[in-house]
Amino acid sequence: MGRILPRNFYDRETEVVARDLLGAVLETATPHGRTSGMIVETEAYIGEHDAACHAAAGRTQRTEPLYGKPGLAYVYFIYGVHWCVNAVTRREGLPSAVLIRALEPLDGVELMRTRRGTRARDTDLTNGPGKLCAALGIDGSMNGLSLQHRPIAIREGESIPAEKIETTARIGITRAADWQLRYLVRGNPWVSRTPKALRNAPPE
DNA sequence: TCGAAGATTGTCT
DNA sequence: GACAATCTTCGAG
Repeated sequence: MGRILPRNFYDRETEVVARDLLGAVLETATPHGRTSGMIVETEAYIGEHDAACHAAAGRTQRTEPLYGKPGLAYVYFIYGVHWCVNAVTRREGLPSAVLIRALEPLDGVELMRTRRGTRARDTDLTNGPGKLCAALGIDGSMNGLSLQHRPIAIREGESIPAEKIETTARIGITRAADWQLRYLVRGNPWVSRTPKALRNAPPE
């Protein structure tokens, strides 16, 4: 098992952290057991000037973790149904975070299947932010926790070569939708499917 | 295989 | 009261 990523890993530009998190291993340990997966897709959300970032609404009770120290977990509830997990970063004074969008399952696949429902196919277990939270048992109780120890942590994993990393526009947002801040491992079967809306995204 | 629409609740205007 | 960093189901092609 790789070492747990140190706090200063997160204390860099958010885009760099988002790219470097590809290949790292997210793991959770609850009374039900241990589950882990390799991160294959991320998105960067950068400060109050980023209209798609929750911090654009300013410092509120909800966004409080974004203003905390790098290396914290920011977990929020969306659409009345799903949880999504972020790693808080720091780009000099900006409330920023990296959304974990997809994982390739490693340990505890059976437990993931139990939590997700037995009908889910292997590749449907963790290929989306809401899905991976369900599979790993992540919910609001983990909001604001450190990513350096149980019940939730991120470890050093594979190093992904630059030519395998693809950059696209972010998904599922309406504001600043053309910013190229989504990072994914090209060709990995667990990456969430790209909506058609991305087709007219400007290359730069 | 693809596109459209509903679910459901916390948060902010 | 509107809307959201999503997922699932359902119907058409």
